[in-house]
Amino acid sequence: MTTQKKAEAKRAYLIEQATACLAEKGYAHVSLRDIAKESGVSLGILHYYFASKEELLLAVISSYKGRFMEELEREVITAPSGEWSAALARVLCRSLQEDRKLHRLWYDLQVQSMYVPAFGEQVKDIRSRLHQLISRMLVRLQREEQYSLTIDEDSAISLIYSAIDGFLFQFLLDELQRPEEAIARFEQAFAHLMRTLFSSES
Amino acid sequence: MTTQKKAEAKRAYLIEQATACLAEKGYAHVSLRDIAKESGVSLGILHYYFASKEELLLAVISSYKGRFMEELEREVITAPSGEWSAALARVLCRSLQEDRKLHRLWYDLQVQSMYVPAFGEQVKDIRSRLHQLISRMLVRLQREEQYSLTIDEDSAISLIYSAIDGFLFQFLLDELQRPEEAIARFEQAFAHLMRTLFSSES
DNA sequence: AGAAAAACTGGACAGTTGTCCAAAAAAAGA
DNA sequence: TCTTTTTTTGGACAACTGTCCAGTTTTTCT
Repeated sequence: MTTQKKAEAKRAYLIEQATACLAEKGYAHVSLRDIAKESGVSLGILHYYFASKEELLLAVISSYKGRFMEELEREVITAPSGEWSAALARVLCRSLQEDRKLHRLWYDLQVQSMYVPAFGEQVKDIRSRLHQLISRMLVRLQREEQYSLTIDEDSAISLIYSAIDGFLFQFLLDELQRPEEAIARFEQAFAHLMRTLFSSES
Repeated sequence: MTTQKKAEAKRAYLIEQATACLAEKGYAHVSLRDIAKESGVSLGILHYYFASKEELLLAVISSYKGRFMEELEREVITAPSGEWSAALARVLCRSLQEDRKLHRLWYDLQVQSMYVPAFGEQVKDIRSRLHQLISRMLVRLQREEQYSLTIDEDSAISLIYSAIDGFLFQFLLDELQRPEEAIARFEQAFAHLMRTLFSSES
């Protein structure tokens, strides 16, 4: 393994640990010392691999984008026609159970991006990639199921995105207060959301 | 003015200033010294009126609830039948323009409530009050316009809430990157959202 | 007026934060 | 092997944080 590869691997490892720390304690309450301790390295190392705390956090966002988006795109794009929304529901349910804290972190970082301009770019990238995903689904829907829009495509995409994203956010908030059967409620309600979104448009 | 009234007024003033500070810099980046300076008082005063930083922040959330909810309830509940969603759109548009940073703060605090249990209660209160508002609108809709639900009321409320709230959140994020005509886009898209929500259910 | 209570000040305090660096340790190349 | 480069350490540093309090000022009440 070349020395550069090794450095990149360590960088990736640190990003991973930082992500875990961040997901656990949130942007406002995490420190470089937390991350260093969690990673089992000294504080100085973090500044050796990342110029500043901000750069480390940017790397965290960027890496998160890669991981989650790839799964989402793979599952949803390759789903058989008609199984489309079911596939989406399945992926989201699994992800909400296993990576609940990562989703929470995603909303945390989105909010922070409204205060810290440097985060804005990264967050924008992820959001536009999600928009593209919805766009591709819409195109398929129109082609394979004679689905037609009553408004321009951009508005439709924004609408669908808002609804789904808002739904995830409310789920996370709800789960804190009523953890019992939260996933089951989500599954049922999400199905209805999809029906609402994709029947009135036809 | 009795001494107690005066104390309450000062308390209210400090809460107001703290809210402004918080709205400007965000939960993660605001300090008691910021708030004291902004309020034109010394640091010690904050501890005289509020036992801790947490108590001050709780008071901020609680006060926010009062202000925004009252306007929302007044405008929407008293709107003439049929003008219902238009009234809601009007209130939201105005509020998004004038109190943009307050709305941003609301999402910040919601996210923080997922990390800081003490905030959970306050946030839950506001959310359930918003749910009640939607519930009342639905009841009116069913009575005055023979509107009927295809699912149980709780699910419908959650769905509507998620959609509207998600929509506001996306608007705030969008506005950062594309400030031009953001309000106009919001107005149009919101109208369509309401149509989507309240026609497929009939 | 004087006494009691409330409001307010400025700074001390211990702890934490991000940043930085001289020097040691480890790895790589000669 | 010895030299050079890369990696790692542990701690110093100044700035900032929430908390607290001994006094001072202001207000209120008798």
